[in-house]
Amino acid sequence: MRSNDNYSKDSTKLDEARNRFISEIAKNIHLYNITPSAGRLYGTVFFSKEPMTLDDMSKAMAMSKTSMSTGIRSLLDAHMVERVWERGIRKDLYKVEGDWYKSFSNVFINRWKNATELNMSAIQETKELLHELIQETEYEEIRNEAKEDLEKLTEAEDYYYWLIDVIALFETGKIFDIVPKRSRK
Amino acid sequence: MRSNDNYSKDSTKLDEARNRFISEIAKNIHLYNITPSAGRLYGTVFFSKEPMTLDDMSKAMAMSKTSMSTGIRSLLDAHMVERVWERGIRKDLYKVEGDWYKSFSNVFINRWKNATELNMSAIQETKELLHELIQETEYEEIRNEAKEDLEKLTEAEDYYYWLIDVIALFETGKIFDIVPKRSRK
DNA sequence: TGTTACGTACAGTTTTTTCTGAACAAACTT
DNA sequence: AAGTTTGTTCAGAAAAAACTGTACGTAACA
Repeated sequence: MRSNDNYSKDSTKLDEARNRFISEIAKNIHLYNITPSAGRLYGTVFFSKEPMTLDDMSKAMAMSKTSMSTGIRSLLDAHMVERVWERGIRKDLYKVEGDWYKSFSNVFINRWKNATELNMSAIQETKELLHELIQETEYEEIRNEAKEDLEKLTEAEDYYYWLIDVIALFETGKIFDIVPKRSRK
Repeated sequence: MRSNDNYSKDSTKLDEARNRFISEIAKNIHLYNITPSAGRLYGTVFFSKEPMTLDDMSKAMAMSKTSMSTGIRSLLDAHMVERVWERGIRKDLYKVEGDWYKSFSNVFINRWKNATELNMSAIQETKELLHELIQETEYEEIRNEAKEDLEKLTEAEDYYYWLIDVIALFETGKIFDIVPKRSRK
Protein backbone atom coordinates (compact mmCIF):
# COMPACT_ATOMS: atom_id res chain seq x y z
CA MET A 1 0.00 0.00 0.00
CA ARG A 2 2.94 2.33 -0.46
CA SER A 3 1.36 4.47 -3.16
CA ASN A 4 -1.83 4.82 -1.14
CA ASP A 5 0.14 6.27 1.74
CA ASN A 6 1.70 8.76 -0.60
CA TYR A 7 -1.67 9.75 -1.91
CA SER A 8 -3.09 10.54 1.48
CA LYS A 9 0.12 12.35 2.32
CA ASP A 10 -0.20 14.59 -0.71
CA SER A 11 -3.86 15.01 -0.04
CA THR A 12 -3.08 16.20 3.45
CA LYS A 13 -0.54 18.63 2.06
CA LEU A 14 -3.18 20.08 -0.20
CA ASP A 15 -5.50 20.49 2.75
CA GLU A 16 -2.79 22.13 4.80
CA ALA A 17 -2.06 24.61 2.06
CA ARG A 18 -5.72 25.50 1.79
CA ASN A 19 -6.01 25.79 5.52
CA ARG A 20 -3.17 28.24 5.66
CA PHE A 21 -5.20 30.61 3.57
CA ILE A 22 -8.56 29.89 5.16
CA SER A 23 -7.25 30.60 8.64
CA GLU A 24 -5.91 33.97 7.65
CA ILE A 25 -9.13 34.97 5.93
CA ALA A 26 -11.07 33.95 9.02
CA LYS A 27 -8.80 36.01 11.21
CA ASN A 28 -9.40 39.27 9.37
CA ILE A 29 -12.89 38.86 8.06
CA HIS A 30 -14.35 40.64 11.07
CA LEU A 31 -13.41 43.92 9.37
CA TYR A 32 -16.25 43.08 7.02
CA ASN A 33 -18.51 42.38 9.95
CA ILE A 34 -18.53 38.65 9.37
CA THR A 35 -17.78 36.09 12.05
CA PRO A 36 -14.55 34.08 11.86
CA SER A 37 -16.58 30.95 11.58
CA ALA A 38 -18.43 32.23 8.54
CA GLY A 39 -15.05 33.27 7.22
CA ARG A 40 -13.79 29.71 7.43
CA LEU A 41 -16.95 28.59 5.74
CA TYR A 42 -16.26 31.03 2.95
CA GLY A 43 -12.77 29.62 2.58
CA THR A 44 -14.10 26.09 2.47
CA VAL A 45 -16.54 26.88 -0.29
CA PHE A 46 -13.88 28.95 -2.04
CA PHE A 47 -11.63 25.94 -2.57
CA SER A 48 -14.37 23.51 -3.41
CA LYS A 49 -14.26 22.26 -6.96
CA GLU A 50 -18.01 21.90 -7.06
CA PRO A 51 -20.78 23.94 -5.46
CA MET A 52 -21.49 22.63 -1.99
CA THR A 53 -24.59 21.59 -0.09
CA LEU A 54 -25.14 22.28 3.59
CA ASP A 55 -24.32 18.66 4.28
CA ASP A 56 -21.06 18.91 2.36
CA MET A 57 -20.06 21.92 4.38
CA SER A 58 -21.13 20.31 7.62
CA LYS A 59 -18.93 17.34 6.86
CA ALA A 60 -16.00 19.41 5.60
CA MET A 61 -16.00 21.69 8.63
CA ALA A 62 -17.06 19.08 11.17
CA MET A 63 -19.76 21.39 12.41
CA SER A 64 -23.49 21.19 12.73
CA LYS A 65 -25.77 21.73 9.80
CA THR A 66 -27.49 24.44 11.79
CA SER A 67 -24.29 26.44 11.89
CA MET A 68 -23.81 25.97 8.19
CA SER A 69 -27.29 27.26 7.62
CA THR A 70 -26.77 30.44 9.61
CA GLY A 71 -23.24 30.90 8.35
CA ILE A 72 -24.13 30.59 4.70
CA ARG A 73 -27.02 32.94 5.21
CA SER A 74 -24.74 35.67 6.47
CA LEU A 75 -22.44 35.12 3.50
CA LEU A 76 -25.45 35.20 1.23
CA ASP A 77 -26.66 38.46 2.74
CA ALA A 78 -23.21 39.87 2.17
CA HIS A 79 -23.30 38.64 -1.45
CA MET A 80 -20.12 36.71 -0.88
CA VAL A 81 -21.65 33.43 -1.94
CA GLU A 82 -24.49 32.68 -4.28
CA ARG A 83 -27.00 29.93 -4.69
CA VAL A 84 -26.80 27.82 -7.81
CA TRP A 85 -29.12 25.19 -9.15
CA GLU A 86 -28.21 21.96 -10.77
CA ARG A 87 -30.81 19.78 -12.40
CA GLY A 88 -31.63 16.66 -10.48
CA ILE A 89 -30.28 17.97 -7.20
CA ARG A 90 -32.79 18.86 -4.55
CA LYS A 91 -30.44 20.36 -2.03
CA ASP A 92 -29.45 23.98 -2.14
CA LEU A 93 -26.05 24.48 -3.70
CA TYR A 94 -23.69 27.34 -2.95
CA LYS A 95 -20.55 28.68 -4.54
CA VAL A 96 -18.50 31.76 -3.86
CA GLU A 97 -19.00 34.92 -5.85
CA GLY A 98 -15.96 34.59 -8.09
CA ASP A 99 -15.22 38.26 -8.55
CA TRP A 100 -13.42 39.46 -5.45
CA TYR A 101 -13.69 43.09 -6.46
CA LYS A 102 -17.41 42.68 -6.54
CA SER A 103 -17.97 40.62 -3.44
CA PHE A 104 -15.53 42.24 -1.08
CA SER A 105 -16.09 45.79 -2.25
CA ASN A 106 -19.82 45.36 -1.93
CA VAL A 107 -19.60 44.11 1.61
CA PHE A 108 -17.28 46.92 2.49
CA ILE A 109 -19.45 49.56 0.90
CA ASN A 110 -22.64 48.35 2.48
CA ARG A 111 -21.25 48.03 5.98
CA TRP A 112 -19.59 51.41 5.91
CA LYS A 113 -22.40 53.19 4.20
CA ASN A 114 -24.82 51.91 6.74
CA ALA A 115 -22.64 52.78 9.70
CA THR A 116 -21.84 56.22 8.36
CA GLU A 117 -25.43 57.11 7.68
CA LEU A 118 -26.44 56.04 11.15
CA ASN A 119 -23.68 58.06 12.74
CA MET A 120 -24.58 61.01 10.61
CA SER A 121 -28.20 61.01 11.61
CA ALA A 122 -27.19 60.58 15.23
CA ILE A 123 -25.11 63.73 14.92
CA GLN A 124 -27.96 65.64 13.37
CA GLU A 125 -30.42 64.49 15.94
CA THR A 126 -28.06 65.38 18.75
CA LYS A 127 -27.53 68.81 17.24
CA GLU A 128 -31.25 69.41 17.18
CA LEU A 129 -31.58 68.44 20.81
CA LEU A 130 -28.78 70.81 21.69
CA HIS A 131 -30.33 73.67 19.73
CA GLU A 132 -33.57 73.17 21.61
CA LEU A 133 -31.75 73.15 24.91
CA ILE A 134 -29.93 76.37 24.07
CA GLN A 135 -33.23 78.04 23.33
CA GLU A 136 -34.98 76.76 26.40
CA THR A 137 -32.49 76.80 29.21
CA GLU A 138 -32.16 79.70 31.59
CA TYR A 139 -28.68 78.67 32.73
CA GLU A 140 -25.73 80.30 31.05
CA GLU A 141 -23.43 77.44 32.02
CA ILE A 142 -25.52 74.82 30.32
CA ARG A 143 -25.97 77.00 27.29
CA ASN A 144 -22.21 77.35 26.96
CA GLU A 145 -21.59 73.65 27.28
CA ALA A 146 -24.21 72.94 24.68
CA LYS A 147 -22.62 75.43 22.35
CA GLU A 148 -19.24 73.80 22.73
CA ASP A 149 -20.78 70.44 22.01
CA LEU A 150 -22.35 71.83 18.89
CA GLU A 151 -18.99 72.97 17.60
CA LYS A 152 -17.42 69.60 18.22
CA LEU A 153 -20.27 67.84 16.52
CA THR A 154 -20.05 70.10 13.51
CA GLU A 155 -16.43 69.09 13.05
CA ALA A 156 -17.37 65.44 13.26
CA GLU A 157 -20.14 66.10 10.79
CA ASP A 158 -17.68 67.49 8.28
CA TYR A 159 -15.71 64.30 8.52
CA TYR A 160 -18.75 62.17 7.91
CA TYR A 161 -19.78 64.27 4.91
CA TRP A 162 -16.36 63.60 3.52
CA LEU A 163 -16.63 59.89 4.32
CA ILE A 164 -19.93 59.71 2.47
CA ASP A 165 -18.23 61.21 -0.56
CA VAL A 166 -15.48 58.64 -0.30
CA ILE A 167 -17.92 55.80 -0.09
CA ALA A 168 -19.71 57.14 -3.14
CA LEU A 169 -16.41 56.82 -4.99
CA PHE A 170 -16.59 53.08 -4.43
CA GLU A 171 -20.30 52.82 -4.95
CA THR A 172 -20.22 54.43 -8.36
CA GLY A 173 -17.11 52.56 -9.41
CA LYS A 174 -15.18 55.77 -9.98
CA ILE A 175 -12.50 54.40 -7.73
CA PHE A 176 -11.54 52.08 -10.60
CA ASP A 177 -10.69 55.07 -12.77
CA ILE A 178 -8.37 56.31 -10.07
CA VAL A 179 -6.95 52.98 -8.97
CA PRO A 180 -7.31 50.58 -11.88
CA LYS A 181 -8.05 46.93 -11.35
CA ARG A 182 -5.10 44.64 -11.52
CA SER A 183 -5.90 41.87 -13.88
CA ARG A 184 -3.36 39.54 -15.35
CA LYS A 185 -5.83 37.89 -17.63
CA MET B 1 -36.13 74.81 45.04
CA ARG B 2 -37.87 75.38 41.77
CA SER B 3 -34.87 76.69 39.87
CA ASN B 4 -32.69 73.85 41.13
CA ASP B 5 -35.09 71.34 39.67
CA ASN B 6 -34.93 73.11 36.36
CA TYR B 7 -31.20 73.03 36.42
CA SER B 8 -30.97 69.29 36.93
CA LYS B 9 -33.64 68.87 34.30
CA ASP B 10 -31.63 70.79 31.74
CA SER B 11 -28.50 69.03 32.84
CA THR B 12 -30.17 65.71 32.20
CA LYS B 13 -31.25 66.92 28.79
CA LEU B 14 -27.67 67.75 27.96
CA ASP B 15 -26.60 64.28 29.03
CA GLU B 16 -29.31 62.68 27.00
CA ALA B 17 -28.29 64.58 23.91
CA ARG B 18 -24.69 63.50 24.37
CA ASN B 19 -25.73 59.95 24.99
CA ARG B 20 -27.67 59.83 21.77
CA PHE B 21 -24.43 60.40 19.91
CA ILE B 22 -22.24 58.25 22.11
CA SER B 23 -24.50 55.25 21.74
CA GLU B 24 -24.44 55.43 17.99
CA ILE B 25 -20.68 55.78 17.86
CA ALA B 26 -20.36 52.77 20.13
CA LYS B 27 -22.63 50.74 17.93
CA ASN B 28 -20.58 51.20 14.79
CA ILE B 29 -17.09 51.54 16.14
CA HIS B 30 -16.43 47.85 15.68
CA LEU B 31 -15.74 48.58 12.02
CA TYR B 32 -12.58 50.21 13.28
CA ASN B 33 -11.81 47.13 15.34
CA ILE B 34 -12.60 48.85 18.61
CA THR B 35 -14.95 47.45 21.23
CA PRO B 36 -18.28 49.18 21.85
CA SER B 37 -17.23 49.84 25.39
CA ALA B 38 -14.10 51.67 24.27
CA GLY B 39 -16.34 53.50 21.82
CA ARG B 40 -18.47 54.77 24.65
CA LEU B 41 -15.35 55.77 26.46
CA TYR B 42 -14.27 57.70 23.41
CA GLY B 43 -17.61 59.47 23.35
CA THR B 44 -17.33 60.33 27.02
CA VAL B 45 -13.91 61.89 26.61
CA PHE B 46 -15.08 63.56 23.41
CA PHE B 47 -17.68 65.63 25.22
CA SER B 48 -15.57 66.39 28.25
CA LYS B 49 -14.68 70.03 28.60
CA GLU B 50 -11.40 69.19 30.28
CA PRO B 51 -8.97 66.31 29.74
CA MET B 52 -9.99 63.38 31.90
CA THR B 53 -8.22 61.11 34.35
CA LEU B 54 -8.93 57.42 34.70
CA ASP B 55 -10.87 58.20 37.85
CA ASP B 56 -12.97 60.79 36.05
CA MET B 57 -13.83 58.26 33.38
CA SER B 58 -14.52 55.56 35.90
CA LYS B 59 -16.97 57.84 37.63
CA ALA B 60 -18.55 59.13 34.44
CA MET B 61 -19.08 55.67 33.01
CA ALA B 62 -19.80 53.91 36.29
CA MET B 63 -17.25 51.27 35.44
CA SER B 64 -14.09 49.99 37.04
CA LYS B 65 -10.83 51.83 36.73
CA THR B 66 -9.30 48.69 35.29
CA SER B 67 -11.68 48.82 32.37
CA MET B 68 -10.89 52.47 31.82
CA SER B 69 -7.23 51.60 31.75
CA THR B 70 -7.57 48.92 29.12
CA GLY B 71 -10.12 50.91 27.16
CA ILE B 72 -8.06 54.05 27.02
CA ARG B 73 -5.04 52.01 26.01
CA SER B 74 -6.83 50.63 22.98
CA LEU B 75 -7.90 54.16 22.04
CA LEU B 76 -4.36 55.34 22.58
CA ASP B 77 -2.96 52.59 20.35
CA ALA B 78 -5.44 53.65 17.71
CA HIS B 79 -4.36 57.29 18.12
CA MET B 80 -7.91 58.28 18.83
CA VAL B 81 -7.03 59.86 22.15
CA GLU B 82 -3.83 61.38 23.38
CA ARG B 83 -2.17 61.93 26.69
CA VAL B 84 -1.71 65.45 27.89
CA TRP B 85 0.17 66.82 30.84
CA GLU B 86 -0.85 69.58 33.14
CA ARG B 87 1.51 70.97 35.74
CA GLY B 88 0.67 70.02 39.24
CA ILE B 89 -1.41 67.01 38.23
CA ARG B 90 0.08 63.63 38.82
CA LYS B 91 -2.60 61.57 37.17
CA ASP B 92 -2.52 60.78 33.49
CA LEU B 93 -4.81 63.03 31.51
CA TYR B 94 -6.43 62.12 28.23
CA LYS B 95 -8.28 64.01 25.54
CA VAL B 96 -9.54 63.01 22.13
CA GLU B 97 -7.55 63.69 19.02
CA GLY B 98 -9.52 66.66 17.76
CA ASP B 99 -9.01 66.12 14.07
CA TRP B 100 -11.46 63.44 12.98
CA TYR B 101 -9.87 63.09 9.59
CA LYS B 102 -6.63 62.28 11.28
CA SER B 103 -7.84 59.98 14.00
CA PHE B 104 -10.45 58.00 12.14
CA SER B 105 -8.55 57.75 8.88
CA ASN B 106 -5.48 56.56 10.72
CA VAL B 107 -7.34 53.84 12.51
CA PHE B 108 -8.93 52.76 9.30
CA ILE B 109 -5.67 52.74 7.40
CA ASN B 110 -3.78 50.82 10.04
CA ARG B 111 -6.40 48.16 10.55
CA TRP B 112 -6.92 47.57 6.88
CA LYS B 113 -3.31 47.75 5.94
CA ASN B 114 -2.44 45.22 8.56
CA ALA B 115 -5.23 42.83 7.59
CA THR B 116 -4.49 43.14 3.90
CA GLU B 117 -0.81 42.51 4.29
CA LEU B 118 -1.48 39.44 6.39
CA ASN B 119 -3.95 38.09 3.88
CA MET B 120 -1.54 38.82 1.09
CA SER B 121 1.32 36.94 2.66
CA ALA B 122 -1.01 34.06 3.44
CA ILE B 123 -1.86 33.89 -0.24
CA GLN B 124 1.76 33.92 -1.25
CA GLU B 125 2.70 31.29 1.26
CA THR B 126 -0.17 29.09 0.16
CA LYS B 127 0.87 29.50 -3.44
CA GLU B 128 4.38 28.35 -2.63
CA LEU B 129 3.06 25.29 -0.85
CA LEU B 130 0.93 24.48 -3.86
CA HIS B 131 3.84 24.93 -6.28
CA GLU B 132 5.88 22.50 -4.22
CA LEU B 133 3.06 20.02 -4.19
CA ILE B 134 2.64 20.23 -7.95
CA GLN B 135 6.32 19.48 -8.41
CA GLU B 136 6.42 16.63 -5.96
CA THR B 137 3.19 14.72 -6.33
CA GLU B 138 2.84 11.73 -8.57
CA TYR B 139 -0.93 11.99 -8.71
CA GLU B 140 -2.50 13.77 -11.61
CA GLU B 141 -5.68 14.42 -9.71
CA ILE B 142 -3.96 16.24 -6.90
CA ARG B 143 -1.84 18.19 -9.35
CA ASN B 144 -4.96 19.38 -11.12
CA GLU B 145 -6.68 20.44 -7.94
CA ALA B 146 -3.59 22.32 -6.86
CA LYS B 147 -3.45 24.08 -10.21
CA GLU B 148 -7.06 25.16 -9.90
CA ASP B 149 -6.37 26.48 -6.44
CA LEU B 150 -3.46 28.44 -7.78
CA GLU B 151 -5.67 30.14 -10.31
CA LYS B 152 -8.24 31.08 -7.73
CA LEU B 153 -5.59 32.44 -5.42
CA THR B 154 -4.07 34.50 -8.19
CA GLU B 155 -7.39 36.20 -8.74
CA ALA B 156 -7.66 36.93 -5.04
CA GLU B 157 -4.12 38.23 -5.12
CA ASP B 158 -5.02 40.73 -7.83
CA TYR B 159 -7.76 42.06 -5.64
CA TYR B 160 -5.42 42.49 -2.71
CA TYR B 161 -2.83 44.27 -4.87
CA TRP B 162 -5.57 46.67 -5.82
CA LEU B 163 -6.63 47.06 -2.21
CA ILE B 164 -3.08 47.90 -1.22
CA ASP B 165 -3.06 50.63 -3.86
CA VAL B 166 -6.32 51.97 -2.50
CA ILE B 167 -4.99 52.04 1.02
CA ALA B 168 -1.93 53.88 -0.21
CA LEU B 169 -4.26 56.55 -1.53
CA PHE B 170 -5.34 57.24 2.03
CA GLU B 171 -1.91 56.77 3.53
CA THR B 172 -0.30 59.35 1.30
CA GLY B 173 -3.19 61.74 1.62
CA LYS B 174 -3.80 61.76 -2.12
CA ILE B 175 -7.40 60.92 -1.36
CA PHE B 176 -7.83 64.51 -0.24
CA ASP B 177 -6.98 65.75 -3.73
CA ILE B 178 -9.70 63.54 -5.12
CA VAL B 179 -12.26 64.00 -2.38
CA PRO B 180 -11.52 67.32 -0.70
CA LYS B 181 -12.04 67.82 2.99
CA ARG B 182 -15.20 69.53 3.97
CA SER B 183 -14.34 72.33 6.26
CA ARG B 184 -16.66 75.14 7.15
CA LYS B 185 -14.06 77.02 9.10
C1' DT C 1 13.83 56.54 53.80
C1' DG C 2 9.18 55.75 54.53
C1' DT C 3 4.72 56.80 52.77
C1' DT C 4 1.17 57.67 49.61
C1' DA C 5 -0.78 57.86 44.97
C1' DC C 6 -1.24 55.91 40.67
C1' DG C 7 -1.65 52.59 36.72
C1' DT C 8 -1.74 47.86 35.31
C1' DA C 9 -1.39 42.42 35.53
C1' DC C 10 -3.92 38.75 36.78
C1' DA C 11 -7.46 35.49 38.31
C1' DG C 12 -12.08 34.89 38.91
C1' DT C 13 -16.89 36.22 37.75
C1' DT C 14 -20.44 37.85 34.81
C1' DT C 15 -22.24 38.72 30.39
C1' DT C 16 -22.47 37.90 25.54
C1' DT C 17 -21.86 35.21 21.60
C1' DT C 18 -21.56 31.00 19.19
C1' DC C 19 -22.78 26.35 18.53
C1' DT C 20 -25.68 22.24 18.82
C1' DG C 21 -29.60 18.82 18.70
C1' DA C 22 -34.42 18.27 18.72
C1' DA C 23 -38.60 19.61 16.81
C1' DC C 24 -41.00 21.68 13.03
C1' DA C 25 -42.59 23.17 8.39
C1' DA C 26 -42.30 23.18 3.55
C1' DA C 27 -41.39 20.83 -0.57
C1' DC C 28 -40.54 16.84 -3.09
C1' DT C 29 -41.30 11.62 -4.13
C1' DT C 30 -43.83 7.65 -4.72
C1' DA D 1 -52.18 10.91 0.59
C1' DA D 2 -48.36 9.04 3.21
C1' DG D 3 -43.68 9.17 3.76
C1' DT D 4 -39.02 11.34 2.85
C1' DT D 5 -35.83 14.84 2.42
C1' DT D 6 -34.29 19.35 3.35
C1' DG D 7 -33.70 23.90 5.61
C1' DT D 8 -34.73 26.62 9.55
C1' DT D 9 -36.46 27.93 14.37
C1' DC D 10 -35.67 27.70 19.07
C1' DA D 11 -34.01 26.60 23.74
C1' DG D 12 -30.28 25.20 26.08
C1' DA D 13 -25.10 24.09 26.35
C1' DA D 14 -20.49 25.43 25.44
C1' DA D 15 -17.10 28.82 24.40
C1' DA D 16 -15.42 33.44 24.22
C1' DA D 17 -15.24 38.09 25.65
C1' DA D 18 -15.80 41.77 28.76
C1' DC D 19 -15.66 43.40 33.37
C1' DT D 20 -14.20 43.63 38.27
C1' DG D 21 -11.44 43.68 42.62
C1' DT D 22 -7.24 42.48 44.64
C1' DA D 23 -2.56 42.76 44.61
C1' DC D 24 1.64 44.54 43.02
C1' DG D 25 5.35 47.64 41.01
C1' DT D 26 6.76 52.18 40.11
C1' DA D 27 7.01 56.98 40.73
C1' DA D 28 6.08 61.14 43.33
C1' DC D 29 6.14 63.29 47.68
C1' DA D 30 7.62 64.44 52.52
